[in-house]
Amino acid sequence: MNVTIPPHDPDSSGCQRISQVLARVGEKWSILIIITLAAGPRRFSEIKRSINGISQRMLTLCLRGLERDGLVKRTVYAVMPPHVEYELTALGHSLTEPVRALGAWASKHISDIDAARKEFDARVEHQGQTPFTTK
Amino acid sequence: MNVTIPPHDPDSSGCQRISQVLARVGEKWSILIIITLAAGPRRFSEIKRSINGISQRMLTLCLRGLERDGLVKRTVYAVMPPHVEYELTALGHSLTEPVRALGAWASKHISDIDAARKEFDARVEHQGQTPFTTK
DNA sequence: CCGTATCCCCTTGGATACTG
DNA sequence: CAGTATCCAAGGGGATACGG
Repeated sequence: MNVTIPPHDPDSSGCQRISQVLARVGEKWSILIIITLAAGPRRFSEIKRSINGISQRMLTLCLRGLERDGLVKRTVYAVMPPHVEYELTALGHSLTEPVRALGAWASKHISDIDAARKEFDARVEHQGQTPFTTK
Repeated sequence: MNVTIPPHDPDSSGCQRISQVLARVGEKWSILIIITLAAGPRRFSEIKRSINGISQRMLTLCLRGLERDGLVKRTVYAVMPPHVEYELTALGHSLTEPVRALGAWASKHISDIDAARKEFDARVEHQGQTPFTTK
């Protein structure tokens, strides 16, 4: 059964732009931030606390990037002390669907991947056995 | 202090591993390689030619990574000159589904993102200050 | 043809200290 | 609290040359 083969042109401008989007999505923290905000609006330090290991700098940069792309909305309340809330825009929420699909795939196959890595590493260790799969 | 995040916990081990998978997917060239191979097996130089701008080094590295994760299968034909073919494994093919979902999302919303970027940049420049990174 | 090895730049990203 | 600014280490990634 042949799956529908979509326009395959990694070289075209279309795929290049998609690649840019994926670069943002693939950025180390972006996905985690989006997932966090998917549950509702959060303050800066709430996000920081909920994502283990992220530095202040990277949180700022990632949020700026997401805001720039129209995925996150930043709201400043002019009070003292400052109160800033971040929330997903409609666009940001729409991203959570394919992201969840990817997350579901990852959850489902993470064990396969781990097994493949172990096998690969073991095979490499035995460098005598060339992976020749002569047909 | 800690608001419960019931459905998704970015801090949990599960999401951490998913993040690893996404890191691979988000790597600059991986997606393009997978998309290329989704159309069928390809030789090394065929992949290189079909992806504009990729260096030999990065193609090798990415293919190794994908092979290690069990997403791509490498077959060497012991002939002269060497003939090596790469193809997606079943696991690799299953990845194309969520990836396509993401790609579809990107295609659909790329204009929104571009518009948001323009607006954001204009807003920033209007304030007379470069906040940080204007990539 | 299919890589591996080397050099090197440049970005990413952490740690820290400092403002409003 | 919510950032900015600065320094610095690690590694991603290009260019090139060479081996099988």
